[in-house]
Amino acid sequence: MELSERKKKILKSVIDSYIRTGEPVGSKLLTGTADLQVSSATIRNEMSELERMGFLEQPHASAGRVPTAEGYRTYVNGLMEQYLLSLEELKVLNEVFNYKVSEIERLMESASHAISEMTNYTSFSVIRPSGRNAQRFETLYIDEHSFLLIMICTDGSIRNRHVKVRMSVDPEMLKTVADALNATMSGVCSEDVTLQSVLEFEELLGTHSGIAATVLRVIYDMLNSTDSEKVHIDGVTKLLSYPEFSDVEKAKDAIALFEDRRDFAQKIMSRSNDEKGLTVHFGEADLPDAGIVLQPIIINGKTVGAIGVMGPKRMNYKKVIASLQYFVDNVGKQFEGEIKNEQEHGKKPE
Amino acid sequence: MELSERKKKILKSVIDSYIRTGEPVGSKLLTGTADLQVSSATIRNEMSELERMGFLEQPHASAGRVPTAEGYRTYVNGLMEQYLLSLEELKVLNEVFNYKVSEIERLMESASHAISEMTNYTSFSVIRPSGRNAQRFETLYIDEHSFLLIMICTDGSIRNRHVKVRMSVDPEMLKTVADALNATMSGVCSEDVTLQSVLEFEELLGTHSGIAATVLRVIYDMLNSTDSEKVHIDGVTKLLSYPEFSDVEKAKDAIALFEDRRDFAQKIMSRSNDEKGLTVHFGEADLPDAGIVLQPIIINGKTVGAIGVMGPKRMNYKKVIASLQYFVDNVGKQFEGEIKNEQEHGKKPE
DNA sequence: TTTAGCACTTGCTCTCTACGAGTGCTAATA
DNA sequence: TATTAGCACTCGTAGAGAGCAAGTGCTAAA
Repeated sequence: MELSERKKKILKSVIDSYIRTGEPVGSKLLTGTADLQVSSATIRNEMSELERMGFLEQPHASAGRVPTAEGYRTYVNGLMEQYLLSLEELKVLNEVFNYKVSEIERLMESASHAISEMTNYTSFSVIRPSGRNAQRFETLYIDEHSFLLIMICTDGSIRNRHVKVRMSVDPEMLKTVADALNATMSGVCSEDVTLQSVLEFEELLGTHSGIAATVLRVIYDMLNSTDSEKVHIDGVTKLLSYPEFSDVEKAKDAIALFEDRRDFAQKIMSRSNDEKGLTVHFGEADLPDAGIVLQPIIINGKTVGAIGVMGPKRMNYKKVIASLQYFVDNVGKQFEGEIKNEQEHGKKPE
Repeated sequence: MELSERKKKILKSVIDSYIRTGEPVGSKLLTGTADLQVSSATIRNEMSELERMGFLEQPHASAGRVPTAEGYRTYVNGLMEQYLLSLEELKVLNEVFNYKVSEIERLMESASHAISEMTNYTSFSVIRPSGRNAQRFETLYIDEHSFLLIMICTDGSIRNRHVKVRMSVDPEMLKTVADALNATMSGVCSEDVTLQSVLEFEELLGTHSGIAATVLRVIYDMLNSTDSEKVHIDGVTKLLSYPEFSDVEKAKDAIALFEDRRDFAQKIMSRSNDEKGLTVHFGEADLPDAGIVLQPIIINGKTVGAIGVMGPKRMNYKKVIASLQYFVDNVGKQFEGEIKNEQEHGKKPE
């Protein structure tokens, strides 16, 4: 069922207008618009057909039309024109990159903040947790009663804890601890820790075995510390400015999505994992009036996280998509083959 | 202006009832209550006087009475009876402690979650950032192209970054780097880094000076990384269930408080720093309908953070205060002189 | 195929009324 | 003198009805 040019024009106009005003769009309103040189009656007929085809719907009999999810989808997939970020907007987005932050986490947080401000919707970023198998352990002497226990994981990520103990420690003893750990615990994940490995570890410590329990406890904690998804959310209250959420119940539903961050992250990641590019979701997740634009962040072929925007279903997709795309393009440039641009990074701190 | 026993009783009954129902309390409603063996007319007279004294007010002429901030204050400061946590509730709170987490941060997060669930209000925890003067630096070899750069701060806190470089590194070279850093950068905070120290540092690196820029950049980042307050917030949506926030604008104001976490943390800490114990705030911070109960967490004499509850001004202070107090008492037991209970900690991971 | 015209539907806003809750005051009572 | 019953009064709320505006679908003419 291909749409005629005129139907496309009308659908686009309806959605553009609805996005702008939030009011159902009537036939009369469109007569003035754009290059539609037909009367309201004609438009009415077309709209009625668009309704029959599932692109539009009426909130009630005597109201104008409102896009359906299907309508939005076709709009996003081709009807809408491209949004050109203004110089102002580019400046804001570039600032995120200029203030060179080394970690992608921070970078995404700033971007998310900037995008939320720019678009006036809620924006979020999620960083996927990395695996948690210990590969190697190191210890570092801090002072007589404390040391740093460092765990290097198989995926290259690093975790550490500052361990405080009553007995006194010294660098040499700590070396023994690290060696013993590496001999017995390397490669384990939380479930792999067996009684045997524990006993072996204690044995290897020899005279220092008094510290074993504390160390084991810390390691257990580190392995288990569900190095959870890192979630940042920006501009939640912005949602509440839109009439879609002016009912507290609706507002509650929307905000509840962000309430449990871990849960939210998992939802987001499960939608991002298989995707290579930007996706748009209309009225999902018990939020019939919300839309979500989701952009996975892929670095060196791995999906490391996602950044996205949530707004009313009638949000300004053009602008949101343009912003997210601009961000992800540049994040790619900055992080792909991270090691290469050491020189560039190497500016003096001012 | 001392309150007569009967006035106290009436004030208490009014507030109890208002907290329970959220409805303005009329004189008739109280006749049945408690040990008030007087007619509604008498109560009416008393209430009218309580209003004149500033403890009660009327939303409008023909409505019942509602407590003022002053009314709540006297209520909290003595009128209300103590709340006894139920076995159920104690169990929930104890679970927080039983699942021994080493870091206070996590502990407070769990507690905040538990308290939010128990009370059905929003609960939050804030951990104060620690100072950020570098005291000592360490490096740790990870692999040929990366190492861990560790910064030990004057207050004993530790920060580190995983640094990736293009050139190849080895443990010995990293030792040189650490030594050079310690010689030139020890004791600095972000503003202290001078051109001179940078030059000195580069000189000390000798043949390895190629790495200087990267290292400096990371250190600059670490020093500046506003190791911000760690904020956890739980149950924001719960607020929206109360009629006080059924208006979206009010809801927005309430939620906005939590929007900028750093800002929120600072507000909270500025209210907690000088306090030794629990404080209650009624209708502050542009939130005329909200109440906040704040409990600073003090360990070894230092205010390390705070935990609190925000609810409608007519929240169940008894219960909230009891829960917070129970938590803080036990946190004290667990963390005061942390090092002492090494044995106790030393249970085997199961 | 398009358009003008018109009857019809529906939600919204305004006004009016009735009602109920609660008060303050007055006069009677213990 | 403190308390109470009684009553007029105030005010907010809920509901009914009227009028209005927006927008539709249908019909008949261009």
